[in-house]
Amino acid sequence: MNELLQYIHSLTAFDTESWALLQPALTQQTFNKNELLLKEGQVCRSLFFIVKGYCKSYYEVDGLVKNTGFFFENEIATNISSFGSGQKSEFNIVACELLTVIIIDKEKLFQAAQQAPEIETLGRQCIRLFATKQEEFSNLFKLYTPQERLEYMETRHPAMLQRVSLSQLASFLGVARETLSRIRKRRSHV
Amino acid sequence: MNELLQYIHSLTAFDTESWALLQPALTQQTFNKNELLLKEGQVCRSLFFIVKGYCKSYYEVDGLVKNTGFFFENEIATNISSFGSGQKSEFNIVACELLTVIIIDKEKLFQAAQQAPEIETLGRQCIRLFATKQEEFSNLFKLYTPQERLEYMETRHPAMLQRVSLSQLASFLGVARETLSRIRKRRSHV
DNA sequence: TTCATCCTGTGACGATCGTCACAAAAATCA
DNA sequence: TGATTTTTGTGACGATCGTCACAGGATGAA
Repeated sequence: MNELLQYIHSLTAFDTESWALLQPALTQQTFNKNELLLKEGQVCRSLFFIVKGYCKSYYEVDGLVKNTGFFFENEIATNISSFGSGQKSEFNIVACELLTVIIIDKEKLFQAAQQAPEIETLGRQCIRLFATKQEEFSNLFKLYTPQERLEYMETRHPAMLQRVSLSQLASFLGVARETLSRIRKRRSHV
Repeated sequence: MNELLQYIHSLTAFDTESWALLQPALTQQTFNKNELLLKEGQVCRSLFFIVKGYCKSYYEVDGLVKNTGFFFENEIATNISSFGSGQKSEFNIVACELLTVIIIDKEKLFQAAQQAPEIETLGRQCIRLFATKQEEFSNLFKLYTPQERLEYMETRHPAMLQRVSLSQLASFLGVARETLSRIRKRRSHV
């Protein structure tokens, strides 16, 4: 739980009383590789704070897997749209390795937030971080070519490149696996 | 101001006391076409609630304009990243028509939020909507081809198509203006 | 109305991409 | 270790895209 507390402190002032109030909303859990945290069609009722390992969100379109996000240690994975609106999720979240998370239950989180404005603020900050990340990756596609997108990930998110395979990354960058291969080749032969 | 109040009621329970507390944070203002609401390099200290007209966010990369978002009536335009973190904005927001907005000042909003948890909740909901919108458009690029992206906009955001020119939309969809022209042509000759 | 500006369509051409296919390399597991 | 699976590289080929160029149409201001 210590990782979560540090994460919270990095986002907002938080006293021991708020931390105590938050406890009922928290459950630690592990997922095996390829195990689903959230399944398409379900309503997302949790935030998943990642202690160890990583997971990804993906759509299945015409039987094909399309990765839309990767989430690593000290980040929160969730379907912000489903979590906020209560509507069914259109995508899945799956563990890519053995994964340890702290599950934050929505209903109990809201109950705690009513008793401590610090918790409400925390919730707002979490969503803000999430929105910022979405914005960053959304703009990748509008501003850059596939090659520039790869270079952006290499310079700005090197840790991700080291843990995610080329095939997985290709889907996330919206190009074919072979394209990333060829971009590498083109660059090395300059 | 009535439009804003309706918008707020659609997001959260809000009593007259909270509404009164919020007033000092609000200023109505108009912008002429091509006038900037937010300039690259500035820190974004406002939420812009759009009463009438529309605006867009855009980057300037190598002297070229790249549109990243369009914002219409009863939506909030802002740079969520800059607004939240206090860092300089990397993009501009500009009025595309004569624009009437209610400017919500960040500092005064936070002061009001400390006195009424309803306002804190409102802020969280606004950010949530913003994140949801970002997520939607971010996934457009990972899931669909240019033709499918255009079709998505036509079916899910027809109002936007009616108000934004093809050239402007092309930039937003991450393709050349001519490509959208040809997609239209290809479809009509089936 | 007239002029200037903006927007859209279209042809040509080279570059890049997606797909299919297969081989090599790396990782995983028994 | 050896076998199996996963991942990556690469060639071929057709489709699509970006760029450049120019023409016509729409829009708006004088």
